[in-house]
Amino acid sequence: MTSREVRPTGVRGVRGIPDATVARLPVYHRVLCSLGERGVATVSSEELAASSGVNSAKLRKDLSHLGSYGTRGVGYDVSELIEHIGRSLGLTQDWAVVIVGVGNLGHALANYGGFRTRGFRVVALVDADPARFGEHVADLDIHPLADLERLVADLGVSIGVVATPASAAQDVCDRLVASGVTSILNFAPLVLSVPLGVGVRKVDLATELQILAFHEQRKSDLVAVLP
Amino acid sequence: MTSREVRPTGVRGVRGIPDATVARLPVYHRVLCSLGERGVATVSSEELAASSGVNSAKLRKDLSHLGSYGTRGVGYDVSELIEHIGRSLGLTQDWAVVIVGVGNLGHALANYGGFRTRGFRVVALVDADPARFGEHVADLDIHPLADLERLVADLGVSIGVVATPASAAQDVCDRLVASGVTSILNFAPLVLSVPLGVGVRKVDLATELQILAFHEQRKSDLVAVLP
DNA sequence: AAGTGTGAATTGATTCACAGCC
DNA sequence: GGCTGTGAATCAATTCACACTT
Repeated sequence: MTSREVRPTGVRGVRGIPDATVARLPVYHRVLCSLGERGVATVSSEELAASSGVNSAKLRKDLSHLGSYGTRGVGYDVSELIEHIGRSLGLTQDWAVVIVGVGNLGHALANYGGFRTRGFRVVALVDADPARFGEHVADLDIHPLADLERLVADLGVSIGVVATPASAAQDVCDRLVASGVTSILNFAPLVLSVPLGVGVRKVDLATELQILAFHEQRKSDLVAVLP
Repeated sequence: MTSREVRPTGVRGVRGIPDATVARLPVYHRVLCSLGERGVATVSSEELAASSGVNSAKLRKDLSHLGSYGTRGVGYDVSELIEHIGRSLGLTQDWAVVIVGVGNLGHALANYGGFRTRGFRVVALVDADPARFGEHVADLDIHPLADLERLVADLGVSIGVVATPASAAQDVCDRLVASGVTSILNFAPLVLSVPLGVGVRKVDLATELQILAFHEQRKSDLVAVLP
């Protein structure tokens, strides 16, 4: 799963939104945007919940943490709710992102359109392989690893994406942190250690498949046990 | 986060391993493998926990769900534990995987080495774009979408990876399910609906960044509030 | 009549703390 | 003496169910 263990025990920040809720807000936001594009003006908790893959009680409880933005008997105003969730998530700002490691995955990330439309701007690509310097990916040059600190400072990077092999990841992470980056998205298959106050999330493709395989296996076990 | 809502309420399968534990087992497994490669023969819960990014009480509780494989006063035998966790996760079998959608991301997934070494074998690539048929990626031909059902049946596919644009994802998912696939890893940014009994996990890159951004924002809020 | 917002109840996960074993 | 395994205690998340609003 994705790494948490980041917050000093039990503190529930200024705005007091539980972790589990924060993790679902982006989903609601996306569903709402797509409703908005289709011209839908209001939506009930039942409908929004169904499209988001949760039950309506959970949705209402989640939204209640942001404040009271629905109308009883009617539902939620789509664009108003997009606005509120977007603000809570910090989507109004634009976040500068650096991607370190431009292999297959880094390449895919650099080209991924979903970032740009959501307030994230990939401002630099960095790779250790000298053969790739100057190469052009997604309208960006690939810079040598040695430039990392300068790029972070000059471009005001606040989020670093680690898409290197496992062997390089901790070093890259340390350098990102030393340059002042305090949020890291890690695709390398190891647990990064970072000082307190730095946020890390991990996306691990093999892990996801293993979790699926576990449940898949459990299904066959069950069948094997039946009369 | 990743989609759950998959299990009929509260049922904790035959072997009774909690979800939260299952999600961490792959991490322990990976750390153990890397210890094993470095020749380490035994490890304490404290050490293993530290490398896995959890505390030792959680690790011991997690492992206790698999049975009692440690030695008091000593620790865990690395290779024995690898074996037991591997078996619990179904890593001893080999799982045939089809990847649908060979864009940047599908490409990266097809080439991702982490799968092969962990019991997953990518056996087919499928894409809707006729321009790509016959193209060769990671030692595999790209097949037309029309072949999907046949490929699943012929190659004994049990896990489908959806790496298509959102617009195509639900259709692809329906066809995977109709062909008998019961585990799906979804990279498309929407919630797939599937019949009961089909497992879905979602990896959403933009969502991960948004969660990071939320916490990042909260940090600045805090600073702004100080005297 | 329809549907939100929320206390109270429940279920699940984490942490504590220590008895038991090597 | 050191370290596992686990009940008991705590903390977090989910669900229930209904008062309240439009």
